[in-house]
Amino acid sequence: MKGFQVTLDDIAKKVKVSKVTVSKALRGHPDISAETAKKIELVAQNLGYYPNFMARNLSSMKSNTIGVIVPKIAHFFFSSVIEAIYDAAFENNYEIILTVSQENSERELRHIRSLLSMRVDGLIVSLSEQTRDYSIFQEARKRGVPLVFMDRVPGLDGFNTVVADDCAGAFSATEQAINIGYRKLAHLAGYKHTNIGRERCRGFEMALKRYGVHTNREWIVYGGFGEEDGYKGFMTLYESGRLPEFILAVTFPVALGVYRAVEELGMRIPNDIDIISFGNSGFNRFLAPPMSYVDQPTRELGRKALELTLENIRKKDQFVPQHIKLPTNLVLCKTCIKKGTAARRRTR
Amino acid sequence: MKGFQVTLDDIAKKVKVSKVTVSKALRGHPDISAETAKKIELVAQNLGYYPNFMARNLSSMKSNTIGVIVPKIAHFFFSSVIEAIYDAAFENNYEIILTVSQENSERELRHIRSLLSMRVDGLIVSLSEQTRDYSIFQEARKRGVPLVFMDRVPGLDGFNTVVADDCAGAFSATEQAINIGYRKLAHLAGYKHTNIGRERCRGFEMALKRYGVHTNREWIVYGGFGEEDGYKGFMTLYESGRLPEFILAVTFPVALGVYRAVEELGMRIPNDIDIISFGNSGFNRFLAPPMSYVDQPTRELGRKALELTLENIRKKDQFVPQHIKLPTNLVLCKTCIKKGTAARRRTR
DNA sequence: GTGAAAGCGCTAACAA
DNA sequence: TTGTTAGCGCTTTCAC
Repeated sequence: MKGFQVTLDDIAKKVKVSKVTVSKALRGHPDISAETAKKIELVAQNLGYYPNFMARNLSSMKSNTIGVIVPKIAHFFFSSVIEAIYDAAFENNYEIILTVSQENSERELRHIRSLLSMRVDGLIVSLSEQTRDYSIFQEARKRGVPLVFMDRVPGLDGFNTVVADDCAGAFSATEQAINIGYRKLAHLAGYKHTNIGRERCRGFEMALKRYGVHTNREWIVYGGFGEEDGYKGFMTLYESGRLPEFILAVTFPVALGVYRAVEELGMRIPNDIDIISFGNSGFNRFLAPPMSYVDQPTRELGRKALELTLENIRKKDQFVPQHIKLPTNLVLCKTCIKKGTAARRRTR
Repeated sequence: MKGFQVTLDDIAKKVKVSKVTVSKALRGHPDISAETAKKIELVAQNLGYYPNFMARNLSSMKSNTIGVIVPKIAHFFFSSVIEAIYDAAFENNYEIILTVSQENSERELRHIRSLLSMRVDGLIVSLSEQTRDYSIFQEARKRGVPLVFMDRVPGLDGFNTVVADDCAGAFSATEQAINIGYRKLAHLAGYKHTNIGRERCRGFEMALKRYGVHTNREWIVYGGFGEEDGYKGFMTLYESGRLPEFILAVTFPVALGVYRAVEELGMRIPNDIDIISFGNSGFNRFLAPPMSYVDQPTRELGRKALELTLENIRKKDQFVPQHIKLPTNLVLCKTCIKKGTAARRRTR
């Protein structure tokens, strides 16, 4: 094992300088003369030297590494955000250590402990659905680890957050539905204990109030954020016997669940029931019909979260929590662009 | 900075033992009496002690960490594989350090260097499209770092590989097309310099040969693995004036590109042109029509790759390269289940 | 411009 | 059962 590792000393001996000189030369420290540096680099190359990050980090007390925890990877939203985080980190010469909670708060906790143990320079967190206990984050703060919450943020003061403007996005989608004449609006609202569920629901309700549209308590259906939840949610609406004209789906998977349920019931979108989804997936244009959606700035979320973390690392002492809210954008495709025929029939 | 870190020594002083005792106790070493251990754990907890992995790893010469490099994240195939790798690593108490090449070989190289510098205990690699120079992998081997290639593997001897049975999968899809009566078969084949492109094409050609079906050189269209490539590929076929009856798409995105092109041309799947895709996306059932596909064992690929890496780490000395080929599975939905009407017309 | 000394926090080997 | 001694490979003073 020992023989395999080329160390600074090995190079030092070969060039006949001290290992300090080698260390400096390899990091481009201005102390070292161009000549010596050149010689050292050559030898390092020949020997196949790779700096040992663990040793480097241990002695310099920083890791050049940012820890990330997200609830899921194999989902369009998160994989897209993650990719943006990686790209931004790459540009800034930082390494990412990504972990996945699988929406499980215990697993989340364990991962965060690991990341702290790895002495990451900063932390980007998107909470699991389950998370209720935030003490680990207080702990991280106490230890001086810059922390940025992204998308799934806690209702806590004093932490950085980067989110999309969920409320405004839901508002504009709902507004669109009202503008084209719908008056019976439902919302498959996901979990109300998460910020995204709450905010989107708030946007939905704000629009109703703003336009004086009355809604039915039963038309706000809570559940989860997955396809199955969308399916069940629609079935609940259907079985209640009072179908709305329009549904705002809290996530794209939820909307897919609605598509599935609608198809099974032999109904048609947008004629029998119209819909807009919060978020999309790149596949949207292949849906029948392609769905209108609130576009989430996934890449910007990732990039901003990383940049904010970096900024915090650099100015650790003068920390002031920032709350970044990125705009969403309503994209109209083939749903909710004119009032459905069945709806027309019904409301007449 | 210094004050924030709780070290073994801090605990040792408080409990009035040596730091070695603390170290052992915290790692559950049998040397230490239950009583002392209990005391130590309590104090560690109170002080908010987090082991410093960098220090631990440096002195133990292992990192409990596996480096992974993939070409992409925001793709169904890879995000699904990655998630499986994470799950398997979690179960085995390993950390994953994931990096993304974005299909760029320079970036790939830089990441691998980083991972080696981090002294990962093992490496899982899925090559970028561009990669032609494999010397870094020879280098890794020389340094004794267990290495497993996954899905995108090099044509190199002496390395572990974990792949899906691309050839057999393509064969069975093609066979299906032949069985239901098609004789004009095309293949949008992706890059021929990658193993997956080559193997899938080989399966396609094997089936043709086996059933004595003659194909047209122009009906094997090379390109890339993305949606745009599928779109262009189909347009190429279309413009040639000799449309096939059936297309085997080398990836799901390529198939989507075909769907798009077909729709734009006002044609219909499966009547005017039939198709099977290699791989799917969980979204397939929402396509119009839902596409038949060769199911790739994404989760098994990830899991196997991790397990093989672990096995290699454990038995480093007795290394024998393994080549694992996981079975694929043809899933029939609404395409290529009976001969299309237009096709029938044409071949009569 | 270069290097000696000290130490980062931890673990492994060996003594007591 | 516990502790002593020596590093792991690197960086950071601070002298020369």
